[in-house]
Amino acid sequence: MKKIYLKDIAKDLNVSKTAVSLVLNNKGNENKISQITQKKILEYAKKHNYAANSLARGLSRGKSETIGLIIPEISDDHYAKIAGHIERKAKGYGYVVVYASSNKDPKNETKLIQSMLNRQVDGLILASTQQNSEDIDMLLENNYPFVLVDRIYPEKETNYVVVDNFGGVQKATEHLLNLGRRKIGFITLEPGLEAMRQRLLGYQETLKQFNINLNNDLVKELSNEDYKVQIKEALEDLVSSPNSVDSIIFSTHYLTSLGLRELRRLKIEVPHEVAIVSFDERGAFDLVDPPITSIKQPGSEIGELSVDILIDEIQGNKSVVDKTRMLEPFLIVRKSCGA
Amino acid sequence: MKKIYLKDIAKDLNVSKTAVSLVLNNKGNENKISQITQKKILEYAKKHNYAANSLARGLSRGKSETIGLIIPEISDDHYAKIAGHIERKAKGYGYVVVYASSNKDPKNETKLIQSMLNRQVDGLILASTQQNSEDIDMLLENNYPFVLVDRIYPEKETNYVVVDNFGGVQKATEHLLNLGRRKIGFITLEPGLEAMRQRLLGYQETLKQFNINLNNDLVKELSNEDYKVQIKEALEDLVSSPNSVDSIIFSTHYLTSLGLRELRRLKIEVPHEVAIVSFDERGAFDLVDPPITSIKQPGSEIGELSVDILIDEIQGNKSVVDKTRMLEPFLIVRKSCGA
DNA sequence: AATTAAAACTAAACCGATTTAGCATATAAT
DNA sequence: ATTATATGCTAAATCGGTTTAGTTTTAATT
Repeated sequence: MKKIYLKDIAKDLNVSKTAVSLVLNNKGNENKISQITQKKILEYAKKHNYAANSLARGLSRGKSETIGLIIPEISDDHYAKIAGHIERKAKGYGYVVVYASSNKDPKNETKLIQSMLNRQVDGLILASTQQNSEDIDMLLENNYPFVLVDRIYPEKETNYVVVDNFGGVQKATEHLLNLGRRKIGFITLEPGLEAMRQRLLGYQETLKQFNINLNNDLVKELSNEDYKVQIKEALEDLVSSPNSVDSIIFSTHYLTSLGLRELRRLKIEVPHEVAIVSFDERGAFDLVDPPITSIKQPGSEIGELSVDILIDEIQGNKSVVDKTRMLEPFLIVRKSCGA
Repeated sequence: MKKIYLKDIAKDLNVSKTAVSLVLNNKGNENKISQITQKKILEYAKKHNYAANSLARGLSRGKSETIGLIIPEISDDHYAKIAGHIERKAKGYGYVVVYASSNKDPKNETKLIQSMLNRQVDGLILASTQQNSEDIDMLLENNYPFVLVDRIYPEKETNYVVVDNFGGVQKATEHLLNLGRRKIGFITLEPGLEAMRQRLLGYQETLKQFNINLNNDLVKELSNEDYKVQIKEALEDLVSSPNSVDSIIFSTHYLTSLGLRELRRLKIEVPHEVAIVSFDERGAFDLVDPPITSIKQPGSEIGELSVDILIDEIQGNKSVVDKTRMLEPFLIVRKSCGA
């Protein structure tokens, strides 16, 4: 069970380290190592369970076969799902993934990016806080392989995989409108993220298309830090006059959960008095009372595509043509919207 | 923005690489590098944003400041939560974490452990499939730092952090019994995991304590591969005569979700006809209809303790005394048990 | 037999750090 | 003045691989 090194193999077989290295990296043929020697080396390596020290290999090759994943929070359903698909896909390419949570703090993000770079990850998948222009610029300048996931810096040319947030909310809004709801509230987070901007826009534009006057009192933008508290006030305000909404769209799954709890506390009947739709789905939303109509994001596609793009970028294959992808989320109709 | 290396600093400041390395690793004083030189080096490094290549450092020091996390599936609520706490805690110690999902397959697990070892992770946190005695033995023999999380190999002496599965189910069972339920079904997974064994035992022993005859027909052990299908049959069997249970304990959160869906399809009223309790909690269980009484596991403690233990093990501090911990889960009473 | 080409292999540099062992120089002690 | 001790620093080995630029051996060609 003692660890075995390249030089051990070389010594024991009376060949050079070079030969062993070449053969074990499948470069035996192109370097004219005889079949006999190759076989000898391969068998010995297998028998002794040799595996290269990947720090050494990485140092010498200048790559680590590792990709870095920076997300707001791994324990969030949405990112956990994506992380799962990323890992699975990455493993298929022979990469492992290092993850780190930024907790939505740009300073953390900067640190994490630095840390990942020092650790020589070959590329990054970032659900950026979107307040780190400088980091992104730095990555771009250095031609560092990376993909934004769930995020976009509209003014920059980067690879990204996002969902159509505008279109998603549009579907939700249209759905409510078609069900006859006219006073639709919108609870979201402050527009630090382009995703949030798009969701709000989707709501507003759809209302306009239906010739409904926008009423800013129906839109509640909560702060990232304090949304758990603010949502209470926001809801109280929405459900009582003069607003008295007949429906609410929540722009994230956790706002939906919090909101529903609050609506119950306020004894508001869902969907009878207020219909609700959630942007983004959570595991048990079909079991909730009432089952929650949601815009579901294609988590597996998001994860897998981002890895495909990143690996292509790292290996310079240029086989993935389109490195800016917008995926369509879809509406899952359940009871909470009153359908 | 060009990368800067140790030798660059050395050259530019006219000192040796040794001096630079020592100073930057806070070993300047003990190696009698003059304050002047130290200051010079530190300032230069800071100014040029130097950070060591951690592959090189790792290779030379024989450690990577990385810990490996192997779990069944990162996108599972339970493990995602633990993973979050592990990462946060590890970051505090200066470690990053590499995760990989075994999908409950021992062969995968073996491969992943190997891969992690080759990548020179300094230690492992394993939610093992528990069918890998050999891997565990190998780790033990090599004195490799690792902690089992949520798992235990009863016959082996390892570090571990688990919850009291027996006690948890005991609480659930007692609760149902105290509410007057007498025909309690138990839906669980095949006993590959000690956790599952303990949960079943907790159920059985509690019934015994209450002088209730055990009826094996009320216990459904589903296979890890096919539980999604099997649970349907299991439930149909439990709710119809001759069994006609008045309550069911589900031994994992996803069995609970699946089970509840099935109970609805069967038009069984919960908790009126059948009360249910879930071992393990899921994000929206309080919102479900009916809100689900659950045994909640202390995810943050599990994650944090396992890191504390692992780091202690890696660094050989011997400051964490007890490296085998059993944490108490607690009952959250909601409507689904009929309370 | 001499030359050339191809086949098989290897020494040594390199990746970017850490660390051991030891060399000057300055200061203090005899 | 000589020796011992401290101070300040560095050359070179090392970690475990990869890779470049050869070298040696064998076979083929003239």
